[in-house]
Amino acid sequence: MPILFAIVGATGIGKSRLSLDLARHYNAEIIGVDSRQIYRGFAIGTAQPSLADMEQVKHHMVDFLDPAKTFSAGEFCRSVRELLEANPGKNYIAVGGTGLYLQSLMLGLPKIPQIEPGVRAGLEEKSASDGLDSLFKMAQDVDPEAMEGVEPENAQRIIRILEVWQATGRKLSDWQKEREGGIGQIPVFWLQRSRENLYNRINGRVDKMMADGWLGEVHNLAKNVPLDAPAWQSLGYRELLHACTPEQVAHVVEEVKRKTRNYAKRQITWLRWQIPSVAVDLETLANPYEFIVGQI
RNA sequence: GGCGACGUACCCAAGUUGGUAAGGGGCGGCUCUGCAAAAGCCUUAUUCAUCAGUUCGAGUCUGAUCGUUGCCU
Repeated sequence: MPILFAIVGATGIGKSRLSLDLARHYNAEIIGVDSRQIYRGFAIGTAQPSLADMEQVKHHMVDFLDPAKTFSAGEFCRSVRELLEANPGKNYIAVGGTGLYLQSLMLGLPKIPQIEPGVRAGLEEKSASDGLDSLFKMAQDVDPEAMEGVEPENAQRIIRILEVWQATGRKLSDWQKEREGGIGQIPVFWLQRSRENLYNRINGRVDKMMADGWLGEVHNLAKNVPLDAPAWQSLGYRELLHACTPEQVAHVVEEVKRKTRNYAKRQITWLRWQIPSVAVDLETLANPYEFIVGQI
């Protein structure tokens, strides 16, 4: 079993420190399960592990991707599987907050072929001209099963359903019945804290990012990375780049704190229902590290 | 002390000629299968500073009280 276990939890909960200790204990390398820390150079604002940390313990799937490239759960799975196959003797620990990536890795993904972007572009055009409502009706005709519970406002999922249908001639719901390539369930430890403490940590961490020179990072990146690159979607980057006055910067900082809190809440909802895990309460547990070691 | 304005949910805020409390944010909950730091959904005032009055009916009218605020002496 090349991946020993996974450490998950909301952003800012304290995954990195703990997982570093665990990696040393098991002589393991870390696989980052985070859809934002992947981009090269987007370090401070996405809370990538520090250079010192990455020197101590080898990290994968962190700080490696061209910021102009898009990434997806599927590519994440493929890359991790390649890594595992190439290094059967090594120990790994998966660490991160992107639940979908971890779930896809364990359970596998439907083998839907890569769809060329033109299909989606066409659908988006149609949505703009005829209205999303017409796509909603189309999708319901084509694949009622996949449309279950999808609200008429949810463009992302409606378009995905139509895109798969148009490009492959098969329904998304059919594809989804055949998941492939999962590595199987591994033990998952879910790090938790009280909501109040978590939010305080998040607020504090954003302040620390600013103190660590996030603003400088943003402006440096802007010199080399095209502004339409996907990496700029990471929370706060674009907003910070466009903030000119100190007042605007302060406003963005508050907004980033809020949005990060909102994000953490969504992560918690996801983890609560989507991934079976062992809860690790960092506030009541005397020694979380020992606890996890004891469970393995 | 005099004159005036205002007082609606945790915050901002609409409320038309009195007819039975918009909207936004936040908080909380949820959905989730290749953009997931995404996308979307639900919830949040039996009550409008307080008390009394007019009225079939008052956040909307009247009076008093309390509070905030502006101008004047």
